[in-house]
Amino acid sequence: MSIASKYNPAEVEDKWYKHWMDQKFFHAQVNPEKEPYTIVIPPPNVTGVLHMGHMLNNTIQDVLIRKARMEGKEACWVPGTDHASIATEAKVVAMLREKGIKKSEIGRDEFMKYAWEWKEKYGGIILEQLKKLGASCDWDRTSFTMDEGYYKAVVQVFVDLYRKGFIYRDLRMINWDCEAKTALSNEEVMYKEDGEKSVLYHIRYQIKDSKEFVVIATQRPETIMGDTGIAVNPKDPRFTHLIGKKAIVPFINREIPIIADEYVELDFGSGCLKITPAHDPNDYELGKKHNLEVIDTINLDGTLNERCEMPEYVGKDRFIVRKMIVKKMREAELLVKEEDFITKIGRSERTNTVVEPKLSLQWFIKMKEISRTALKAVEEDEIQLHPPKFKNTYRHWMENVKDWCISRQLWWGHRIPAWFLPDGDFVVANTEEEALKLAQEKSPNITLADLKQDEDVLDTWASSWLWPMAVFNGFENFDEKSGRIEQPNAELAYFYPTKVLVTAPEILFFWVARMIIAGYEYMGEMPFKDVYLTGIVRDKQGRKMSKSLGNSPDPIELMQKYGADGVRTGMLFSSPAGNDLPFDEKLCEQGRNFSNKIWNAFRLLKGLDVVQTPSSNAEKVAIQWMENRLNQALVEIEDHYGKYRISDALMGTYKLIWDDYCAWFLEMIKPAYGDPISEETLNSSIAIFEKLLKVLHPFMPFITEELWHSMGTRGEKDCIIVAEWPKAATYDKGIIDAASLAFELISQIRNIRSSKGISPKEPLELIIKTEKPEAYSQFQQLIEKLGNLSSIQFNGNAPEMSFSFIINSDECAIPAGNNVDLEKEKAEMLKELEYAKGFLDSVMKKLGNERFVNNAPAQVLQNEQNKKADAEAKIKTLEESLAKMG
RNA sequence: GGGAGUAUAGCUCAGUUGGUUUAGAGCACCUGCCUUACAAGCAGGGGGUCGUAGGUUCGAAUCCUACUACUCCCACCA
Repeated sequence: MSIASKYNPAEVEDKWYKHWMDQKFFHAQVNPEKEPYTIVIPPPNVTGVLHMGHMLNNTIQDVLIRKARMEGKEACWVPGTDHASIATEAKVVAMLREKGIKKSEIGRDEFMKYAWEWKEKYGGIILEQLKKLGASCDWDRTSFTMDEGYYKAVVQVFVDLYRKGFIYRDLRMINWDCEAKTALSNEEVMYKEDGEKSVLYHIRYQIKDSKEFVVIATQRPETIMGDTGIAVNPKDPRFTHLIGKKAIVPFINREIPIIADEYVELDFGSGCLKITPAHDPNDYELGKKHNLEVIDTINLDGTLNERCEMPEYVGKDRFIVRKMIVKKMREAELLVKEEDFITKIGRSERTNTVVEPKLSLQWFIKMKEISRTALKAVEEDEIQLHPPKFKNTYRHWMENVKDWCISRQLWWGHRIPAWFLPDGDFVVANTEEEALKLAQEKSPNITLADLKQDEDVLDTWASSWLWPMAVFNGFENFDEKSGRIEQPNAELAYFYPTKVLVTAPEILFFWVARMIIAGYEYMGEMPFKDVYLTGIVRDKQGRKMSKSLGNSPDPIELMQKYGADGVRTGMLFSSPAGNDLPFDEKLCEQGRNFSNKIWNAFRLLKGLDVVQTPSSNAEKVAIQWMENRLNQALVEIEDHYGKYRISDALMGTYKLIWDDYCAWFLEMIKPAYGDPISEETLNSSIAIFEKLLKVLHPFMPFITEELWHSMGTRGEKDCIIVAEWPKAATYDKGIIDAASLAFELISQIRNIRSSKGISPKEPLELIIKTEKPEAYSQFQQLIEKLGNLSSIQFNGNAPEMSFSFIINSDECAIPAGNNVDLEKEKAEMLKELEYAKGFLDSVMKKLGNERFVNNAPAQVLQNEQNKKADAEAKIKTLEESLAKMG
């Protein structure tokens, strides 16, 4: 038989993925006999393409879900996508623009047709890419946040929250995107890290009925026409005499009061602050406090309107007006100073335009009360965050939670279920018919034609916060009276709460916290037990991977190059929960090398000739050790999984296979070249190998499935993906320790060979001076085999010319024969002697300390005394040998 | 400005309630090997005064204090 010496993933991956799909192994259903294990995917945006962040995130989910499936749980991983209202709308608008179509010209219904078309075309790309990764999602359950039932659920929740009094409409200072013409949540406003260059203009305002001026400093001179006050600090002696007087706004000659407020900093700018309540959140608050007029001079598209009282500026963009007015001021000698200034300007995450603070009527959710249970749940560890450091962040946010602006001036999304009556009043209802009924209660003659539905849609997160319930159609049983899902349908009752949510810490508040809030509000129960927060995938230089930097590798290409298994393990090798992952292709290479290692272990097992004999004693010991070692490793690996230490679980598996199985075990049982292997030994070795494949399967699903089937003939349903997870049995620590001692000894022998230039092929003798020869007896034959020893002699006399070393306080010697270089030997021994003396010194210092001797526990003391004895013995032999050498 | 976190080998990280050698792993590095499972490999090796300064203790990477550096989150000065 000839098997390629290199594993070729391309040949097997698609084959097995298709097989798993055909056999419906990913599909989960209500099954009272089994414990459910549910994960809902963080739904990627329909605009997205697979990036490295998704790779990391979904690999972790797949590892967890595959392990659960093998453990006999009903493993359900629900995939889906998020409609991502602003991101998608921006893409569709851009696409239409290329076709020469303007959104405003085609109207809402027509636009939505294009948007849906766009979603159908591109929305599924990312899910298809996840299949290449091996993601074992239940594709029959693929959900979308604007599916019919989901849409209905979002509306129901809006109506319910309105009825419960959690939703209100208010005039607020919000972040306005002048390009997308929509409000943005605080979370959608980005700030450049180092700020942006700006100019602080110092402008003179004349005091009314006086020759005096005040100088105010502003970055936004174009807003002065909206000024309705000037504030100074009451403690500022420069200005106390002005408080209560009036100042005059340049050009438009409006008289505005000078007021005193602690808010004004004494040492910033000129110490004098102009108040423009319509165009700055702080000014708005100040204005409210001091009852100042609000004059909104900027249109929704960022141009100035007639309220600015300067006809030449009307209809011009705010930044153009800034330039114009600065010039005008300069000419009028009103500009005292222009100061360069670094400021953090907010920009829209989606359109990158400078965000305009704007007063606007928006819908809000009151957050304080509704989030109380959600705060407590994490606080008291009912829901656990991994790593736990995020608990603090969570608490801090939840305790200071602000009301949530949920309306967006967009079309793509869930339209707000509020209908306006001609008189400006409104009703909130699930459907138009219901709305009409409610409206008629207010005004009996009203008809459907009189009602006008709110044009706005909801913030994306106001739909995705229902995800863990909505993907199981949970809201079909929504009870309007109690405002809860009182009688969950069978699916929701079974799969909810989900087990773990795997997501990025950036959306802890956007999404995770809000899902927890919604879960308790509508199910009265947490949406998930654990939250695993991944890190950010960065490049080697520590930069975040981003499209604009072009530093993100294409995951699909990576998988073609290293195999999906290689990339999966590459992602996981060094990414503990919550830590950023500095990505390096080398990691994938390591993953690929690992697959190749396993492939070759299989080649060895498959390539051996078999003879019908029982195992030799040495082979029996090897098998016994490997089985015990496997059980020990299973306990360790299970512990890592339990703590969501996925990297550690992988490393444990990696070392178990590479070091213990391949490097030690296979070398132990491998027959001499050309010799056959005992059938019994081979069968045991294969049985162990298959167990190892199972343990590895969650990490490397493809190669393990391929090898599972290559080991022998298996039916199409006998797949490793559904094989039983090996349970850890108790293990005998004695044989593991005996093996460790043997390995240490073998390493020392190899070390001697390597440093003395003795070929591995030359058999050597070994003499061990020990009080406990039985410690070596179990592994004696294996030590001889792996160390290539002709004999091991206990407590015999070593010739003078020997290489010696110490194992476990036992002195070992290898007769040097003619392999000796006296000078070199002497130098090495001197070095060793020095080290031993230094070591003894440190031990003696400890033992000479009376307080240590009196206070340390007996065990610790005994240890130190043993160390002393060892060191002394070593020094003695070294000195003797050196004396003999002259 | 408020809050949180981190600092251990070249890199990424372990180090469980202070106590088994003068601190471990993977990768990287160096040396020697094309030893018929695997050069995508084998064998061996070097490398850290555990961020700095104090303190507690018989004993500190581990506990305490201060400092320094970096990271993240929140708020944000016109």
